[in-house]
Amino acid sequence: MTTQVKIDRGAGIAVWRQIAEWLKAEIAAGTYAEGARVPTEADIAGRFDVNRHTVRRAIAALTAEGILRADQGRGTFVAATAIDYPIRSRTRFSEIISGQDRTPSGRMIGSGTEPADALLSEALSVPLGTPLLRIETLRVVDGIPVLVGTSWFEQARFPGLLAAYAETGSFTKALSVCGIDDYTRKQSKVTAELVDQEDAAVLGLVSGQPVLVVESLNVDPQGTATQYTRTRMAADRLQVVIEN
Amino acid sequence: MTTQVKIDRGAGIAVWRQIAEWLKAEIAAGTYAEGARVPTEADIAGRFDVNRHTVRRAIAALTAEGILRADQGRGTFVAATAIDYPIRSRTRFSEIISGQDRTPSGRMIGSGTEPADALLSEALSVPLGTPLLRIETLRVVDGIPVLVGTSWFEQARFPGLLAAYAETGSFTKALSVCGIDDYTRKQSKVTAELVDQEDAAVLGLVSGQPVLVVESLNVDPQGTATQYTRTRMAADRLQVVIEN
DNA sequence: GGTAATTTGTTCGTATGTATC
DNA sequence: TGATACATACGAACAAATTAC
Repeated sequence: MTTQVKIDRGAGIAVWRQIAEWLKAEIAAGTYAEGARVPTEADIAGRFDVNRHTVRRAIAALTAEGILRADQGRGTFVAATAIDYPIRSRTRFSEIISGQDRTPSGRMIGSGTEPADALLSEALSVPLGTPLLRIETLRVVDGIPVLVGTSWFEQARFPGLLAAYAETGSFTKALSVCGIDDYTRKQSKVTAELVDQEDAAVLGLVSGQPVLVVESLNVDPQGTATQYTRTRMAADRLQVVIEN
Repeated sequence: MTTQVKIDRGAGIAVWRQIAEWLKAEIAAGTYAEGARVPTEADIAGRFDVNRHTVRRAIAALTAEGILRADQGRGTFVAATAIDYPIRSRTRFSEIISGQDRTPSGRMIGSGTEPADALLSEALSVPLGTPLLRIETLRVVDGIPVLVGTSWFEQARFPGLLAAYAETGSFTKALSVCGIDDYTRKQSKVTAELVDQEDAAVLGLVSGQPVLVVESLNVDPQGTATQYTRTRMAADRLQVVIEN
């Protein structure tokens, strides 16, 4: 059942808006799936017997809303919707993504050692200046980079962690090697920033785009702080979900 | 005890970085409190016998970190830290802010009626096109605007709501007038966007700044959806906190 | 209410140290 | 070793915004 739609001229609603609403409804109804190409501007213009400029205005409005994405020379596509990233006590990237029928992957893009500054020493409950292991990770969903994370660990407490993480690509497994069989997320703080140059390059964003910044603290079953992470997420590809 | 600090030239650490670290430590130690003015560029330059440019670079680094804020003609100040905005099952703006020894206030900045679109009809479990009451709110902390929210309610279900909200400035009280004695937050989705022109004007932000966008659904004690809200928060003034 | 002083912002130029090929 | 590029540091002058008198 395709809805029969006619353009209502002189009804107080601009023609471009009526076309935009129609397209939006079609997408919501599933006629055009995520990533699918919508009809060309000329097609739509012919279907409603309006000028192509009118259709362009409608598409521009939906593009501004983030519903469509127009690629010159290729066509107009239904924009990918942001992937839900629920934050709960047990938050595991790969489980979350797999659970949404997508393919997670990731790799280490850097590591190093640095002394704990004021923020990190308080979060991890270690003295100021304690040597910390820093691991930088890139997480990818269906081949598209979605977030970069920087994690800090007390170096002396986890001797084999870096090697284990480099090999497995999983904090869960790497911590298990170090004798931490489980961990939970104690607190997360979410804020928004403009992407910096380095993250923009890694995530394939242009500068000036917003990123969601999540700073989180993980604790072991005894309640001892083990891992502090600062995650930068491409805001148009991931959204944080809080369930109550 | 003021730490005796000397600049170490040729030690592999840039002078500007040493000055930045010193300033950061002073702030962490409480020498300069939140909102307080730090010494002028000229003062610091004289104290360490370096060029003013070198001090400016240090200050620029801390500004980028969000630790300092420089106002032309006034001075350089320790930046206000973002207010925590914990999202729990029972989330009430005024209680949250009062609990942090700050003064909340707010006012209605607009209202209207509109038919439910696809998103709203699903969220509020009403048929497409159902008339919805829309209320726009500005929330202020200590005199500084921090967020704007747009809330939607099923109009037929809450006849006196708009008048009651306009009078009390509180959804809790207004809903109580309509027979809803309590409500809880079922789900929140957090993403980041660039502020639009309208919100920028209301929040006193310049365009291009990021905002945290929280879309949340409130339900009554029976579990029926009552209120859908889209909140835009100034990212440098509020941060969402998730406790597990 | 006008003016001077104060403070940050901007733009020149110059010199030096450091990393890379 | 040389050539090159880049970051660091200093100096002088002026513009713009704010505050104090």
